[in-house]
Amino acid sequence: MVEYPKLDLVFRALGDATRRGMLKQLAARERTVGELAEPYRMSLASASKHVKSLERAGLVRRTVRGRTHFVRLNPQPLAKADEWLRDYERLWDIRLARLEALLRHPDNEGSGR
Amino acid sequence: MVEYPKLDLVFRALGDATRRGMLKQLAARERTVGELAEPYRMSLASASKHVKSLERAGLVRRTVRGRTHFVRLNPQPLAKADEWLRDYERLWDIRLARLEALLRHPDNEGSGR
DNA sequence: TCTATATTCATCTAAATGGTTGAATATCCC
DNA sequence: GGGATATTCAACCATTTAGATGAATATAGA
Repeated sequence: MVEYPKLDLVFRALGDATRRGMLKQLAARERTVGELAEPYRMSLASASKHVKSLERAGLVRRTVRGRTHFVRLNPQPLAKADEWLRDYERLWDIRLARLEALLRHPDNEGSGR
Repeated sequence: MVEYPKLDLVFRALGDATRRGMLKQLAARERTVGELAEPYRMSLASASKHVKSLERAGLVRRTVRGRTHFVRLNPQPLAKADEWLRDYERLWDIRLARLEALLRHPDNEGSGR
């Protein structure tokens, strides 16, 4: 149950539908910034900022070829985020299991608040 | 691959170490707002706001007994977040599997940039 | 009833976020 | 070189966020 360094950036990056949409696009294949921006009713500059915040979170990598910037997914930080969530799932499972036991045998469980 | 309604709120709530810390506390057992606030060098009012944002995201539930507010974890939205991440993992696996295949048999894969 | 306790509410401030527009940069191609 | 294309940069604005403080609310308990 470690605290990961860039988890703030990763989760905040995921907290926006535009950026999640971009990740969805990138899940299929590499895209240019222009392609990523295309589905959204917003200026290219704004979309470009979203890409940058995905990049800062480490969720995507960029390769510049000529005037075109190619963006591809970097799954590692998302795996970290998932790992964090999984840690908690484990704890909830324990909690739920204990609750279940309590419901089945109400007598042999101590205290509680 | 659905888009979930409150995913924005959930991910943004997770994007803050204080709130993640509170969830960590709550993973063990129910806590009062005061207990949740205690570990942090910040006013109770500020901590209370963090609790509220966890509540708005649906990540915790609150029960008021007398003057004390008891807060407990609500795992469902976190499960949703995890589900979202898992969808992507699936896609990355496919992507990685294809890349692997490509590396093994460079000839029989079309196009790709 | 009076006082202490638990918590929120209201207001304020500073910084971050998400968007805009217009200019700058770099590349491609005729 | 010069125009079109791809993208970022800079400045600006509105909204949200994270914090603080002081007052308000409600309950507990002597």
